[in-house]
Amino acid sequence: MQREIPTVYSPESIEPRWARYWVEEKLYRPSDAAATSGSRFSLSLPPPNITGSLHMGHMLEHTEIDILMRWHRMCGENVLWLPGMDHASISTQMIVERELGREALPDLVGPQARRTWQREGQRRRLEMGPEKFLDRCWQWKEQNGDTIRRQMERLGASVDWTRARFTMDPAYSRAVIEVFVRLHEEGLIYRGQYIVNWCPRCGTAVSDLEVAHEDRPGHLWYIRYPFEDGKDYITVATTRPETMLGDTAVAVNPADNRYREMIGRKVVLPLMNRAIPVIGDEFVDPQFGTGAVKVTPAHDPNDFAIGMRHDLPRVTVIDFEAQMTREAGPYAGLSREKAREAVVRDLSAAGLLEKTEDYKLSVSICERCKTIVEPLLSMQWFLKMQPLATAAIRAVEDGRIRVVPENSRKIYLDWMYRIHDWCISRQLWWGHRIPAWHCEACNEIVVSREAPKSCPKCQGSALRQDPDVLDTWFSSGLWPFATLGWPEQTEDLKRFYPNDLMIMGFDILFFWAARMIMLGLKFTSDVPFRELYIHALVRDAERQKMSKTKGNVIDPIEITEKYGTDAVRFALASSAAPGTDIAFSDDKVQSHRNFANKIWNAARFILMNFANMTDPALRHLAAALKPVPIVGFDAVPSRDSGLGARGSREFGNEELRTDEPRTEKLLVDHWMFSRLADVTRDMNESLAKYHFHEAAYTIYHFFWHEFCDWYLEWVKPEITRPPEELARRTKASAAAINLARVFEAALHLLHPFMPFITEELWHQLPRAGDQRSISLTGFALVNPRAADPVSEKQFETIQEVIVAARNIKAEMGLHKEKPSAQVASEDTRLLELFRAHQEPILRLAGLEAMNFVRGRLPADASPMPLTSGCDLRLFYERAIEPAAERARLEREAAKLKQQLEQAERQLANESFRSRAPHDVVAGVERRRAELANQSQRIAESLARLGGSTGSATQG
RNA sequence: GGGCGAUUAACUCAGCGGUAGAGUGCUACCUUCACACGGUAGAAGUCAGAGGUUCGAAUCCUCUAUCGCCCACCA
Repeated sequence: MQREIPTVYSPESIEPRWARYWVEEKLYRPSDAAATSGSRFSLSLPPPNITGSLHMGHMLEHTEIDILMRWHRMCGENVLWLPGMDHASISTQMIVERELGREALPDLVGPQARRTWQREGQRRRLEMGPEKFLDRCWQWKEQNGDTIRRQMERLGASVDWTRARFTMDPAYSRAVIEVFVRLHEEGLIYRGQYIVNWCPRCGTAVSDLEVAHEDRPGHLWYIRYPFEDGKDYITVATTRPETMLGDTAVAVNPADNRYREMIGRKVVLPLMNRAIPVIGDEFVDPQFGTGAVKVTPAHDPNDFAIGMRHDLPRVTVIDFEAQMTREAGPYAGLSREKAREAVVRDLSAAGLLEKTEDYKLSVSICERCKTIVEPLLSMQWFLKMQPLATAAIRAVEDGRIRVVPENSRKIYLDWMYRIHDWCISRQLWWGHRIPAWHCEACNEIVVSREAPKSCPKCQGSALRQDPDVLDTWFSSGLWPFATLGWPEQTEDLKRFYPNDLMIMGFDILFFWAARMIMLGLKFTSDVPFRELYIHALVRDAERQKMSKTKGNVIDPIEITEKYGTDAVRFALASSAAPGTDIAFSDDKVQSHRNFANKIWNAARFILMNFANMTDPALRHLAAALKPVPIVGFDAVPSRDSGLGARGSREFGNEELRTDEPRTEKLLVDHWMFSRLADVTRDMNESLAKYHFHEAAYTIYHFFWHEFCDWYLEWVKPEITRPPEELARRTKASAAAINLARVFEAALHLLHPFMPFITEELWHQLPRAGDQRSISLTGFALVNPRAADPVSEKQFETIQEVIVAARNIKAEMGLHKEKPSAQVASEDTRLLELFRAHQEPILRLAGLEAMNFVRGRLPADASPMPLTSGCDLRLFYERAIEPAAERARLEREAAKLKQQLEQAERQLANESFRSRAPHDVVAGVERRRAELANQSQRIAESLARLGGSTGSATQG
């Protein structure tokens, strides 16, 4: 009559079903404003880019967030986890271009294909024009956004889909424009011609953060610039000789005696035959190169600054395609690389190349396409950072925003102190258009929320909107408040802002966190989030970064389909120690798949026995198993006991169900409930510190090695009795009730980590409640303060006897055979404890019988002394090899001796006694006493064994 | 040029002042009516090296070595 449940857990048979269910039931919408007075917990998902599908980094991030969200929800808080996606301006534009290229040239293969598609796609984009191209981008967004959404659903993210946002939603875009206009009105946004990082391949300016640096071997060329009078020359050193074509000065340090006299004189720029001045500027380092530097204001940020100070002309010799301009004279039209070769060749021919040295230089490359970035003079929009950064620094310094781990906080602050203005315009099409209009008649620029009808200056009606779009991070910087309806003062904004927590990877700390903090403080007068947790990176088994080119990418969906979402989540969580990157591997997931299987089978065992409950004789038992209405998140009374930094409630803070019929508890139940309390408390503490690995390990160990290995085994005979017997025996029915409670509690503790299997099993428990999901039930099972150290100690004593007996058995070579045991102790209460639990001890240790001796064992016995103060001895019909017996005792004695000596050494040390804390000294004293006692008894045992032929056994 | 992290059992990693831990792997035994994706027992570590602080150091400090990361407008 047992229910059919497969022995091997197959996650694929339940996970997709629950994933759908959670979304369709809209389970994770926070309850209505009217219904809640208690605390809330809000977090906005870092919006994935619509450029691709989710990778393991996302899965780690979503898993960590989901664990915390489910946990807070089960603590009775009103939780909002708001999802969404980012339009990812430049990334998306590039991908859509590549798609266009792929369509045009479908037959290409190999590593070159990507680059060719990109080039072709870019050409086709320009050909088709903005309107058609943006249509393609929107199509891409629809498709990919949907993929990402399905993936998140499959991974069990408990987000509120009804509040999903996209950074280019109309309402969101209005917020972006609002922010731009206000910043402009305040003079924080300005437009100007400055040196920017220009990617010639992407055809746009990029910010400092989007530029990567790479050390590459290069050269330092020493070039002679002859003075006008032809009598002398000055030698400059450069790594970029082609830029000399745009030089407008040579600079030396005014304090440098070698050159002081030359300041004010003019040299002739070689190849160009242009006279340029020698100037003095503090910036020049006399130690470097020759101490004289060529100045190219149009192509180097430092030179630009020097040029500003000395009012030098700016000669642009390299254009936006990285080709030489007309200003480059004979070199016009050459690429920058070809121009370099030609310039070096010509200088050499002219005898002006003094020497060439090998030199390791740091090259700036475009983060996205790896093209060498060209510092170019260009008209762009900038955001002044200083005023915004000041507030953002203060918020972190005074703790209004807590950054975890501490290390990230320092890095954030360092960066903030040295912040530069932010170039926010991009020469791209996909993104938020800059709300500025240029008057074609008078060149006036109008920044406005709406397209102006006419030019306010000349009344002209020919106005053209600025073609540029905003850096994608400008809009994502508004994420925590723009998603809640800002600038309207919406109900959501009032209820869920500031967010309680933000979680992201280190790689976007500056890109995103810093900008959110600055813009949040600026526009809401409040921090965007109270805490910022920086998670680790997921690497492959060899600790390599996962990347497509290396081919070591693990796809979350693939591995999820192979082992189950729960297993992958648990594997990630159990490796997620703050500040440490995760080496992720199949093996790790496999071992947690095994854990899921263990849970499944424990449940299978329990549920098979609960199938009995349909028997009319057991109706009272079934009734007792039905949970009392579990406290849902709407109904939890507010409570001020603290969890973590902000005093939210604790998981499992409710009293043990007191309104149910009292059930008798065995020692094992007391032990189990006490452990449950310990575990609950430990998990609360770990999760409050973002120690996911600790919390995961705690519940893993509890479930497997305490609940399954000991508790379940211990109560097995009680709960597997036939119904009629179960009905008669109160002890058995109490065991069943207690087991059901512990199991349900364990499911709750596991749920944030393994939402699918726990949801499934929870629904299979006999129950009357109408709760729709375990995740919506408060945790009303265990009080973490209900620990019971006395019961724990007693149970541990019994465990010690059982383990020791198994150990001796194994060493005696007795496997299926059942020896008998003798336990001797002076402590009658100890013997009483064992006698009272004789049945499970014999069963779990695999013993035939047991007898108890008060005092010492007879002289011919050589027992095993245990820490709890008793001597254990096993005997079996055939003789035990005395040599083996002695070996074991001697080994034990040696170990004890070593430990004892250490304790004695410590206690003999006068300064230890006087300086160490009292409890530590007392602890060591206690330990020494125990060790001495045990050593003594072991010595006696050895003495009884006598010489090597001594017989210590009896039939 | 600055800054940071890592080095602990064969492998992957926890622990970060008070008796060295886990998972995987390994050895022996067990197909006992939840689970062999299992059970029981076990072997396995000068906690990179050298100094120092401390009653006490894997844990704190200094240096060294090896590996890795981030930031940086030194031509």
